[in-house]
Amino acid sequence: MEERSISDVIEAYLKSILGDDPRIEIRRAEIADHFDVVPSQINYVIKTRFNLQNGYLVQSKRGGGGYIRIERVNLLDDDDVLQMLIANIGEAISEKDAAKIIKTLYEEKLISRREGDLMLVGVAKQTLNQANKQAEERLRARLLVALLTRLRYE
Amino acid sequence: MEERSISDVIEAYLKSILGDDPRIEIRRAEIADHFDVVPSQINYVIKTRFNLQNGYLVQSKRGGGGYIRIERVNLLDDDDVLQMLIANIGEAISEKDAAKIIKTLYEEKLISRREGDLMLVGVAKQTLNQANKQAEERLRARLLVALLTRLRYE
DNA sequence: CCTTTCTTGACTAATTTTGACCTTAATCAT
DNA sequence: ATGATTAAGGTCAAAATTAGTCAAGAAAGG
Repeated sequence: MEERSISDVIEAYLKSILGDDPRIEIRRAEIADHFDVVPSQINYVIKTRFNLQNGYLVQSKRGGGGYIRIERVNLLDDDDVLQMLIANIGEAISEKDAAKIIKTLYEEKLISRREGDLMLVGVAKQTLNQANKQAEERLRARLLVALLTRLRYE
Repeated sequence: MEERSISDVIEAYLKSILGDDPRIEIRRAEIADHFDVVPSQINYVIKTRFNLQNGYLVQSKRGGGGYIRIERVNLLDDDDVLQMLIANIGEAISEKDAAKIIKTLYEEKLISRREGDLMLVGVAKQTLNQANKQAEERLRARLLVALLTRLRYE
């Protein structure tokens, strides 16, 4: 691997300390200091190289004892199915169509009955309770996409 | 649990002495002294980590013989607590408080890990994506109440 | 060139730590 | 009994400690 930029070096470093651990926790300032870069460069590296598409989940906390946690996740085998479903949802979706998708998830055994029921409650018109139909359908789409995205990994 | 800050350490300590006991009584000054922090830090730890949303009930008494009593509440054989939790959510709730509740549901085994993860995704700020904070917190409250209500009646 | 990626830094946000000041309850002296 | 003293715990906000965002400028690739 040829490291052209310091970002590449930092990426390689983080991956090396990840090693066999499923997750690591770093202090942003410490890493930045170690490579003599500004702290926000760490955010850049994480944003461009440790996102879900690349199989990583990142969480962080500010304040005293703050940290950035990087976790490697396994993307599922049927990731394609989920990505297709997500692509099909688009910007807005009706309650009926959402229910169809949830039903598909259940039939494909991607979710349990109970998970499906909870999702149905979540996307219900009454729950979202938006001012107009358009807002409601957009919100429902965001919610559904977020849920499907979460299903993409274990 | 990784203890990064002294607050985390105190949290872990209190949970460890809680052990199997349903409740403990501590003297604030004593704990503060033990960890060499100011007494009000104990209040901070309790406020942020031992509230109802976290599955704890706290009572205290001032003056001579004063104490702070921390009690773990049981969601399983106490439908009242679930009701209290729902009532506590009210009209609006922050993402952090919602997350605490969901975590409690998981710890009390009312929901599975995956169900909890999906719920967390649903109530996330990014998912709801409302115009202003108030709208966001109201929507989140409706969503969470709908989900909890569903759990109550299944 | 032109576009994309990287680097920097000023400004912002979240969380923890600390301390000054307040309230409540028990005990003691009269 | 009553008022003073002592012994808890409570509140709140400032200061300290982390991390996040965003946009401008620099560098690298095509």
